[in-house]
Amino acid sequence: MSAAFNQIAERGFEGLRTREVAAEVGVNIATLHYYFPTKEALIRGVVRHAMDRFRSTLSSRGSGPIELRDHLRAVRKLLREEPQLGAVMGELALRSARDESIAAILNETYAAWHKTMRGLLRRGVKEGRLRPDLDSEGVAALVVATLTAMTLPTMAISPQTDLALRQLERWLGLTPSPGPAIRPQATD
Amino acid sequence: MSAAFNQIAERGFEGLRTREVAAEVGVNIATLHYYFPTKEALIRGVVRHAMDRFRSTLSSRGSGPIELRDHLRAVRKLLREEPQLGAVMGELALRSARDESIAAILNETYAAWHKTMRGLLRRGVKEGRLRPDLDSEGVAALVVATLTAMTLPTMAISPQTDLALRQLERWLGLTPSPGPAIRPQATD
Amino acid sequence: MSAAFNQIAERGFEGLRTREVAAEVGVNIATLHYYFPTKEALIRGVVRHAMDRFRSTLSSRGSGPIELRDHLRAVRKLLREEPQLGAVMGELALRSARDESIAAILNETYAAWHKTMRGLLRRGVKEGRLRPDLDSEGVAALVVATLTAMTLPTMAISPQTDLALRQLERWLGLTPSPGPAIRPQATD
Amino acid sequence: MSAAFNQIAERGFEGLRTREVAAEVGVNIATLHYYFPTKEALIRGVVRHAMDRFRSTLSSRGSGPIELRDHLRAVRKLLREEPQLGAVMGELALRSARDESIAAILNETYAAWHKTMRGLLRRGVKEGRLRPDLDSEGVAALVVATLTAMTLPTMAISPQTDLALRQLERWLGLTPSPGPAIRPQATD
DNA sequence: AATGAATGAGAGTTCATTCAT
DNA sequence: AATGAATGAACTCTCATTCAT
Repeated sequence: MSAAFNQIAERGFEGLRTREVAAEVGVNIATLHYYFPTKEALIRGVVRHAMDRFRSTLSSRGSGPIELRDHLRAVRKLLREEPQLGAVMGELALRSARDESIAAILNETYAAWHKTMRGLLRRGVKEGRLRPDLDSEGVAALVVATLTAMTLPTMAISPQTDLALRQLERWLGLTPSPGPAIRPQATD
Repeated sequence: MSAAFNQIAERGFEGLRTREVAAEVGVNIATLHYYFPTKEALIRGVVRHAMDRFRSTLSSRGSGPIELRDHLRAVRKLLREEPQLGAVMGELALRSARDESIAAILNETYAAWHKTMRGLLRRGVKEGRLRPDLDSEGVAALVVATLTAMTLPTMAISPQTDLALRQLERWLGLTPSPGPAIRPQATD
Repeated sequence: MSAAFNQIAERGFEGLRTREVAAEVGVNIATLHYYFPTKEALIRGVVRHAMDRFRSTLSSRGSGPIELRDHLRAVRKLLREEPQLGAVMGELALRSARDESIAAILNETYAAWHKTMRGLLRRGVKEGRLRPDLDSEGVAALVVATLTAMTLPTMAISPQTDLALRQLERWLGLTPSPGPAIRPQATD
Repeated sequence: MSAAFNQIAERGFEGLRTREVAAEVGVNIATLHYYFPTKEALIRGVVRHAMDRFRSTLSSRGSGPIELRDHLRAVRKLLREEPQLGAVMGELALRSARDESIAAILNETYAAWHKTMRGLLRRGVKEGRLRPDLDSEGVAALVVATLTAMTLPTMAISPQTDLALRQLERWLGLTPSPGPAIRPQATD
């Protein structure tokens, strides 16, 4: 499964070859088919694998707005250091248009992400570290969308990606530096 | 080229079959090869086709901040009404990781987009319709990233996508409704 | 026809492409088909072309044994300087196994060659320049066979080919140098 | 390999079709590709096969000049009874002009043949069964050339081929009939 | 649980030939 | 007399899958 994951990350679904996967693991193709009767089954396995890996990063454990900033940075870091995960997420996103089961899983994942995000934002508001009039629903959607874009190879590498994230942080009033968290936004 | 475009939109690069393309146009495969000696050549043609179609939408012709809002909405509308374009853009984004020539074209397109965006923002600031301290560079990056995310099927359909866009408009002070353009942001 | 001849010499029948032939001449394929309705027709043209070129070399015009030696050397020279002719002859020889019309023409050519050869030998014997007991029939066959072998690329280049020819000359008593025509063989 | 050999013998390289080969063996084309990943690989296999078959005939094991005569006849017999071998050798000879690897193998084979021949001749001279002044180098070259010519279909069938061989034997003093081995040559 | 061998369905590509002009 | 465009048939090669062991 992990080998298939790597293959997809490297060559896309388009270039996924069961033989290659088997070879990478060092077993015969027939053996691979013994465990994954069909290529589809293997792919489903990969999807689970990828989702687990992705979600585990999303489950933050800090508290409050600092945690929110950390979350943004953690995702950014993850995608930068492990571009494979982003690549596979991108592949899945595209494939979801043709494969309902993937679409379902992906939507679920995004919904969970959105919810986590919204929770973080609400807590930030409640604890007074974020502007009280912040629409946690809308902001969560924007953040998720921005982070999702980074999944794509073109964006992942682009230097402007960091600018976009920084802007998000600024608007949220998360900029680390001087002054209270909210001020920067006020004069922005 | 247009037929190939549709095929890619529908089935992805993974499912692009020259025979299907030829059939859709109603010609023999050999005829297709007469015009596009190789599948690669056909793909390059599709890329050009897609880019032309995409860029033509990005070149706004209004003026000032209203134009900016229009731009956001135009892109949103385009991607909603013509999901094929988004799908192909997504496919290209993924493929760009493995195909330098596509990566080059895509980067160029994104750079142009970013520049257009930044221009719109600067004009808005200069004409006083946007906050003077707005970092046009960062905001442009954020907007492009957000719109790019909508390219992906999952996002394209999601209802939260609109929330994200609305939030962007709110932060930019573009919300149509009551009050001056800048106010909403202040009380947001 | 000449272009096709060159193509066959260069790439063999296996690599003969009507498009290439047309391209070499600088006309459209359709034009080629206008003159040679089918590839077979073109090939038949090439066969004629090759045979004419080959026979013209075989028709000796000297007299007696000196002429015989000259003939051997002329053929050797021809095949060395124009390997294309040899190559095509070889291709035809092979194809003759599958193409009766080529077989017929080739056999005719070889028969003519054999006859010419035999005539030269007989004259040489009659004029006392060749051993009286020489079997012109057998020797002619041997000479033709030897020369034919040179048609093949491997042989054409090989340095041993010249040794073979020299040996023939020696046995025939044709060695240029001093002494009567017959002696060399005796002391060989 | 043997099936491919037959196909080449029958239809030439020009007519070698992997599907036909597979069909002749009674397996699927994919199975053929399992053993010979590419057509080129199959051809290389055929070359080896043909060479083995050819060389095994050339390695004589008798002794002296009788063996020489036997060798000539053995080759003649082989080519007459198994025209396929000759046909393939001819095809290889032609292809060698375009395929260095084949050229190398073929040259090697011919060199070995020449060497064998020369050895036979020298032994014959040493044992007094061949004229002492015989140029084993040149004669070997001539014999190989003559036998090579027989490889070609046209020659293989021609009745004159036997005349050529007989003439060779006569000049060598190998004619079976009456008198000492050398005499015939003396009065020839 | 594992494998070498085999396979069917199809992929992209090639090529001699034809057709309309 | 000449051509661009079109085509059918065929070719090599690929790949997920299956089978016998």
